[in-house]
Amino acid sequence: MRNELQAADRVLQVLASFDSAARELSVTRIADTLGVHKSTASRLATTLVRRGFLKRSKRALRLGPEVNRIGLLALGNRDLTALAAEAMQWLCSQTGETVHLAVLEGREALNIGQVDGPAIIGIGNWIGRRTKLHCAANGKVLLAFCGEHLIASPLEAYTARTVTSVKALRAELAQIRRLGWALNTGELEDGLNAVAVPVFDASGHCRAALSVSGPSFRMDPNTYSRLAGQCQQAARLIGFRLGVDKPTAQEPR
Amino acid sequence: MRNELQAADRVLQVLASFDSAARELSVTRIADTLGVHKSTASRLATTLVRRGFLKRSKRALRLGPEVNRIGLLALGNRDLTALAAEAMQWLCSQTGETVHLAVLEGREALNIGQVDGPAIIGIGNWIGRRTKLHCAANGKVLLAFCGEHLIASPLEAYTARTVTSVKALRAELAQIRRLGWALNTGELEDGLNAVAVPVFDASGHCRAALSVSGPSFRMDPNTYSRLAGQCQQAARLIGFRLGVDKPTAQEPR
DNA sequence: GAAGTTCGTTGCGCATAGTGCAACAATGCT
DNA sequence: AGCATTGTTGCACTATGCGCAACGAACTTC
Repeated sequence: MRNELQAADRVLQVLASFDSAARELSVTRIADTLGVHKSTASRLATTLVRRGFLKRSKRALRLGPEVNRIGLLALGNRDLTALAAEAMQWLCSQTGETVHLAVLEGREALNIGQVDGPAIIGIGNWIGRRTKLHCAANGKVLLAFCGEHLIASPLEAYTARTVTSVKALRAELAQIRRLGWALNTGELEDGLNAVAVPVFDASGHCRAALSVSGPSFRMDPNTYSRLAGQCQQAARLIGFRLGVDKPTAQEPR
Repeated sequence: MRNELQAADRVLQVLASFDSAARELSVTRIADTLGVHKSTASRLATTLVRRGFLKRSKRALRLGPEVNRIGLLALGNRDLTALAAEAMQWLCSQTGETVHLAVLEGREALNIGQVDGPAIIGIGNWIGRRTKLHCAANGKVLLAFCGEHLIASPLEAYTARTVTSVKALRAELAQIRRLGWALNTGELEDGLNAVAVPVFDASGHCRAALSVSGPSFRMDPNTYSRLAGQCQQAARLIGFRLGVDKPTAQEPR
């Protein structure tokens, strides 16, 4: 009995036929490689393009954003951190505060990268630490951009400032999506503030959260907007590393 | 008229359903997500596993080596260099010589990364430079492991030592595959020696070549074998970054 | 710029591949 | 050990995927 689905197998063969020597393929070349009619190859290509696995470049076909996305997903967190390292260094040099990169793991935020600021009073080493989503800036970014279905009730209070109402949290998440950044003011620990933004991959999915954090006597309301802007610039740089196309006309400086 | 192939589209939907919150999926979950019968989901999964796009982990399915491979292909050379940076630094500290990472571009080797040794007499900046494959150690590795079909006749002589016979080159490539490393002794430039090894990705394809190079008065025949071994260690580390599974029992120290 | 060539797309009819069902096997839980 | 759940596979049926042919688009040559 056949377990192999012919048409299904063929799109995978198309993807598998890309390599270092063949980064662009034509419909005709795909037909030759697979031994099918060019009309079949054209339909296979159209299906791949529609799902984002290929993109058209003039008459050639190239690997598309969805391949970037799942390719990065298949890589480990250390690889994501390596790709983000340069931008995180830049963000730290710009802000003078501790920079973190966090990813979603189950229903928690996992800190996978950290760059320490110059100040003696800063943040201890958080790499490998998990935090609940609702009480960290990075966590709120992941909730806002990866899906509110990840909210885990009941919401535990860490300080007097922790948001424990699901309704209030949802309202805050909607605001985060509007602003494009999240704020944490002493909700995880008294005196600890943070600003965080999403890092999007080539398919527009939120792949990580990037944050700057520090003590509230350095990070006060006057600094939030500037820090958010700097985080967004760094997140955009990381996004380029993750395969996001550069919109040349829109790229802000 | 339908351009979309239903079965083809379904395997792509399976791949697309992986995300940060869902790095493992079951056959039942896939059936639910796609709205198909579990027998259909089982066959889709089997097709994806067979082509290396998924792998089985107990009863769960995870993204497989072929996704790593094409994912990295979709990323740029700067990303590959970022992933290799740590291992290249290590190799440089071990050997004291200049380290290069090169990839195949068309029928040439493109140098995409470099770490400089401490000696004043070393190698100038080669990042962005292309070399013909037959006369560089990295190039010979790419010929040996990416396919001899890439040999471009006639073979240009750069020095008196350059191999210009295709037959002799093929014999040397066979030896390189046996040894697992390539040597260049003044074939590109008089007095310039290099040792290079392949870097394999998760699907076992040669993704890049890693080399150590220096002047012949420091890199002489007594050093080749040791340098090759060190390059192979570094290449293995890069391979792990590219998603190669660690064979725990076989991993040499 | 026109003509010719090649590549890619799309409607159509036909044959087969893909589907769900049912039964069974494998795995996990209590 | 027994039960529940998940996953696999043979089978029959039908809906899909296929190649063909014709046409449009893009590229090359003169």
